[in-house]
Amino acid sequence: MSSIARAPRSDNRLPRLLDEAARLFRQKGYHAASIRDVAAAVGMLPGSLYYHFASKEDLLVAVYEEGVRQISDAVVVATAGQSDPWRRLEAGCVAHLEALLRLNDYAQVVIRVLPRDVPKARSRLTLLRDAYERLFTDLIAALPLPAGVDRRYLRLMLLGALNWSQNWYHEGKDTPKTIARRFLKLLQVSLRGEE
Amino acid sequence: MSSIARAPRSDNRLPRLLDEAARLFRQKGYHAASIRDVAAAVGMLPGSLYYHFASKEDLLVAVYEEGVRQISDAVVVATAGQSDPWRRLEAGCVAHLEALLRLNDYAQVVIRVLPRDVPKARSRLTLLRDAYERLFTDLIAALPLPAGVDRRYLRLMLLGALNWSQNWYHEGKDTPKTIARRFLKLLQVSLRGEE
DNA sequence: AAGAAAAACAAACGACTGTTTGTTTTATAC
DNA sequence: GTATAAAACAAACAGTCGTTTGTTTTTCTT
Repeated sequence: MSSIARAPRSDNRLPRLLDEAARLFRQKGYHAASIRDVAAAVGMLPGSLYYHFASKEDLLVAVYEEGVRQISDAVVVATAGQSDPWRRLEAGCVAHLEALLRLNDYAQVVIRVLPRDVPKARSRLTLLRDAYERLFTDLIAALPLPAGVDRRYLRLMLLGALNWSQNWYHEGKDTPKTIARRFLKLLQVSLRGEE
Repeated sequence: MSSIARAPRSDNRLPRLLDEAARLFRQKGYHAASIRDVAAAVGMLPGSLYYHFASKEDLLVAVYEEGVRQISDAVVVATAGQSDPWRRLEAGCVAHLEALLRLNDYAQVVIRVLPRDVPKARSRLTLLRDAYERLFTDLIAALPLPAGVDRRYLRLMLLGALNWSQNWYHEGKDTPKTIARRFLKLLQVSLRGEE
């Protein structure tokens, strides 16, 4: 008895479904990308999608989960190559930004679709974001900093500046790597005092 | 002849219409707030709204325009009271953040509704945003800074960090004033070097 | 080859969307 | 007081939305 479950079929279209959902959520935003858009992109009927996901919100959460996984991996891999705390943070920021601005639909959805815009999934999305940000909490915790520096605000400022770049970045100008380094430089030097 | 036009009536509901639109766009976002929501909040029928605006996008643009006007005024007034460049920038950031996080539906819409989410109005919204940001370009241009500091990136970093705060701020904890000051402090001191 | 589960189809449901049209009310100006 | 323009009503249009239901096809397992 029992073993009613069976392995997924080899022609499973779920991966492509997620890919197209990520692409469309990134391109149009959550509300503007419809179930019908996603289904058409995969080449299936709108209703068929509900075999894989119970609701549109659940589909978004699945994309989010994959996005957090991918961007986390990118940051972990990038920082693993460095030992100096500042260089580790730099590598993490560069990886974060490259995923965010260029190469990753899933990661871009994580930053572009704001939890408050999807009330029914808000708490789940926020949890996923927070889990990711903890990587940066750790990177910043390892920094040798002058006494009195609030590490929480350092994280909020740095990640806020990086994430907001989705709103002004245009391919072709400065690279993500350059941007991340410029931001970090602004924090490292003192802007006050010497003219 | 000619003078076919006449002054608006004194019981004009257009101001309230804009107020409710701002409130709902801020609360639910652009896509989730429907024409019917706005009309119901004002106490008129959905179709009546089209006497005042040709489209939903036009309504958003009107709210945006008022938002930029109000937040610009707040920043101008706040900075006018200061003469030292750094204090002027600080006052501007505090005013920006207070409008953004607490007291102004219109201003919150300007930051919360992203131009890329409303393709048909995108260029107009971006123009309005850019006009506002120029205030900060000026404030930063007046700063005495070490040679080699990129003022454009300073603006992008600072405004990015401030704007993103809409995503993590919760009433009751730190005040907007505190947040703005902490961010500026992080830029003013050197985080590298002295332990 | 036969049975079972996975996956998709086909077709609709009801609700909601932004918007248009023709008409009516209402304040204002002469 | 009467013409006029401002403003809103009333009612619908055509389309889209997320979703459900019942059925069929397809692959895997034995």
